[in-house]
Formats: sequence, structure tokens, C-alpha cells
Amino acid sequence: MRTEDVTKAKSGAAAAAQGGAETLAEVAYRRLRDDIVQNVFSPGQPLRLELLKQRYGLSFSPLREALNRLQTERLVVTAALRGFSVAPVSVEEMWDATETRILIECEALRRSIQHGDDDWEATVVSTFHALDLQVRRMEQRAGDGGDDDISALESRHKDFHRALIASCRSRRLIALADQLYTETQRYRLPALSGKNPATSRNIPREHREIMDASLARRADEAAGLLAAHYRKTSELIEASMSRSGAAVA
Amino acid sequence: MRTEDVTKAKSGAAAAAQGGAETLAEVAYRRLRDDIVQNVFSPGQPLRLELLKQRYGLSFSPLREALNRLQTERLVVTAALRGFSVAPVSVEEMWDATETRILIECEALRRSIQHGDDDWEATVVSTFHALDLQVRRMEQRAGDGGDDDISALESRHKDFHRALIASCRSRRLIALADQLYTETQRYRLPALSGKNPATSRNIPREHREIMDASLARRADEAAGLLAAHYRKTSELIEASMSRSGAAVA
DNA sequence: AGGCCTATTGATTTCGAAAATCCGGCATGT
DNA sequence: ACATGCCGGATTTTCGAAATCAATAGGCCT
Repeated sequence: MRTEDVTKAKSGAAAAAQGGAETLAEVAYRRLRDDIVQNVFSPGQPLRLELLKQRYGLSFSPLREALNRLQTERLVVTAALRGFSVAPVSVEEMWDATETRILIECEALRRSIQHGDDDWEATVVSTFHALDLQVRRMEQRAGDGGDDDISALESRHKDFHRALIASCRSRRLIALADQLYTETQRYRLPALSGKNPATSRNIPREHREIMDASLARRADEAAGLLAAHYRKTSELIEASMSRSGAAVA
Repeated sequence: MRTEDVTKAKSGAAAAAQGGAETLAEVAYRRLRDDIVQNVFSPGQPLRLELLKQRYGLSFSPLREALNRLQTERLVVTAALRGFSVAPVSVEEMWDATETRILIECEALRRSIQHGDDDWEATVVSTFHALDLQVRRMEQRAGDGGDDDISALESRHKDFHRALIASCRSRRLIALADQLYTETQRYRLPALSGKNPATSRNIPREHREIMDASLARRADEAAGLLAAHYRKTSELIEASMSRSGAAVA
């Protein structure tokens, strides 16, 4: 049975990958989250437990646990006794997520600039370099399309932004930034793979300016650049959404 | 058996109170949350499933669901395969929650002041009045002690602060404010019932000043007063915590 | 005697089935 | 013809047991 395969895979691969333990609920959480963010499931689509059970080879309990967690992260919604479904998307929700993210990350960045030490600077520089390298690598090769490339780019991008705020000394701000990153990623990915809007925008330069201002401890300037960076992205996404007429429940 | 009682209570009272449905998981969530916030369970205490099953007359599944939800709200913590326990308390965590709350609520208040209409003003005035009334009622009677009085006060207090930010037009900010309210309530309640620090502080006056500044659309002043209000409370809590030497894991 | 390995214990996690619930369609009556 | 009430199918929610895993105490070897 498929169940046994998955169970073995868990005891094997996961336990080997991480030192300790990995519950099936966490596996379910990660796979579901990735599938939702990458639009494998359409927004608004009902997530029937029976279907998920077959798709992931897991049983009800870990799936319910994962769905509940995803609900608090606004990736799935649930009506009282009517099961779960993928959270719908809308321009309003995207802007709410964006502006909240700006509020959180700008404050976190200011504190990070205030408290950051040498290690912080080193990590910022290093993650920026890794991101820049990935961008160049993708530019040199074909325009885009490689799913692996895009996911690698997303990973570097996330690392860089996380490094910027890492020294803010607030667990909550970091956790909120992570969560809002995932939420906005859901809007960012489709607009990114749909068409590469390299026109009229130099993203590596924006990142470099944010980094420079941060390392020079110019907090106001860094926060302003970061906010502008996010707003510009959201404006492009909004244009892309209204163009393709998305948000069909 | 106790199980039957609870089941009946759910089908009866809850279904009557709310129009529609109420899952057992939600019952478990609310009861667990209240018990944790009111320090029925000590911080750090392990929450063994078997114990909770007996205490609430519920089975594993709804309890797990509730515990998972509470984990994302930082009221319980869980180590990989070692079950759940009540989240520990510390002065640092309290200040992190407080400052995050100030960041969220001040921004929400500014937007609420900007967008608020007549209905908003009416709700603010009305909830303030209800809060004020409850305070006077408690002052007239015995000093404190009535658990019902304290919970009624908390309810009015929550309603007032929620009314202030209700017109901010951001689901996320409101949800975050609610969550941070619950987190800080955990610290506020013990310090409140321990000793009434009516000295050197006029809480109704602080509330009135916040309301006046908000209704007069003086956003900067209102936000400043709100932040000062929360910081003063947290300072008193910190004093109370270090006095009683809390935070025993 | 000290350290390591092993068996037992206690707990969590997971599973599959049973119970309760909800939605859609159909018959019935006005 | 329209509204109302009822029944069957499908889905969620809940349950209790089985499997799994970490911790501990005891025995054995060095």
C-alpha cells in the first residue's frame, strides 16, 4: 500500500535529513503550503479530505492538523462544518498583505540597523551576493522558465530579506515577516512566471541600494527604499492580475 | 459520564447562543485558551493529552486541533514528538508582545482615524461609556476580587480598544491586534488581580484622552497616547513580575 | 564500580471506521 | 406554478485503538 511507502520514506529520508523527528503533520503542512503557493490548487477550490488523502498518501489527522495551521496563515479558509478550501485571492487582499508587510519589515529593519553587529553585516552581504549570483546565472542562460531556477531565486530572495531584519531582536516581527512573505509569494509567483517584467526595473540595483543604506546605518533611507521596493512589486502584480482577470472564486 | 454532559451542553447552549454550528474543536480551543490566559495551567506546564481528555470530556482529535491553533498564537509550545506544554512567560516576551502590539495598533488607529465615519465615532463613544460604567461600578463596590467583575471589565476594555481600530480597513491589522491582546492579557490578569495599582494612575482618564484625540482626528496625539498607555501598563506588570519573581519554568 | 546496552513504560502520533451533519434533488400539497 | 418538507448521497467531524517513538530503569559487560 501507498501508506507504507510514505511511512518508510518518513522514517528514512526525513529522519536522515533532519537530526531529530519530523511528524507527518509537518510533511503535510509543507507539501500543502507549497502546492497552494505554487497554484497547484486554484484559489477558492475546495480541499476535500479524501482527495488530499489519496494525493499525499496520508491519513485524516495529519492533514487536518496541517490545514488548521494553514488557516491561521490565511492560505486556506474553512466554514464551520463545511470543510476547507483554498483561500481566495483578490487585489485588496494582496495590498493588505503588502502594506502590513511593509509596516512589519520596515520597523524590523530599523531595529536591525540599530542593533546589527559585524555578523549581521556579513550575512547581509553574503546573502545579497548569493542572490545577485543567481540573478546573473538566470540572465545568462535562457530568459526564464526553469522551475528549479525560479525556486532557487525565491529561496535566495527570501534569505536576503530575512538577513536584513535578522538583528531586530523580536521573535514576533521575524515570524510575521516570514508569514507575510509566504502570503505575498502566492501572488508573486504567477506574475513572475507569466512574464518577466525586466523592463523599467532593475531589481538587483534596488536590492543593492537597500543593502548599502542598511549597512551605512541610514535607517530612514533603508526603510523608504524597502517600502518602495515592495510597493513597486505589488503594482506590477496588480497590473498583471487585472490583465489576466484573475480572482475567480 | 462527563462526556455526555459536555456534548449536550454544546448542542444546547452553543447552538442556541450562536445561530449555526460549533465544532467541538472550537469549544476545546476556547476553553483551553481561557484556562491558559487565566493561569489555570502554569506557564511551562506540560499539557498531557490524557489529562485534557478527562478535564474537558473531549477526545484527542479536537484537542489536538485546538492545541495546534494555540501554538500559532504563542500560548502553547510543542517539541517535535514530545507533546504540548503551556508557553513560558518572561519579561522579554511580554515587552516583545507589547511593542509589537503598539506598532500594529498605532498604525491601525491612524488609519481608523483617517477613514472612520459617523458609525465609528458612535461605537467608540458607546464602548467607552460601557467601559467607564463598569469601572465606576467596581469602584463603588468592594475594591476588587469579583472574578465576574474582572472578566466583564476585560470584555469592555477589549471592546473599546477594538472599536478604536475598527475602521482601519485591514483585516490583518485587526486580527493581529486581537491576537496580541490575548497574549498580553496573559500577563495583565495576574498583575491585575494581585494588587490594584490605582495609585499614580487614572486609567479612565487615559482612555478618555485617547478617545478625545481620536474623535478630533488628531492622529499623532492619539497614537502617542495609546503607545504611552500600553507602555505604562507593561511597566507596572514588569514591576509586579520582578516583585513576585515569576517566570518559573 | 562505572559505563553501556537493552527491555519496559508511558506518552504521543497516526490510522480507519462510525456518527453526525449538510447539500441537492424529488415528491407533495396549496 | 410555486413553495414546502423530506429523503439519499456525500463530506466532515469525532472517536477509540493500534503503531510508533522517546525516556527510564535495570542488568550486563568491562
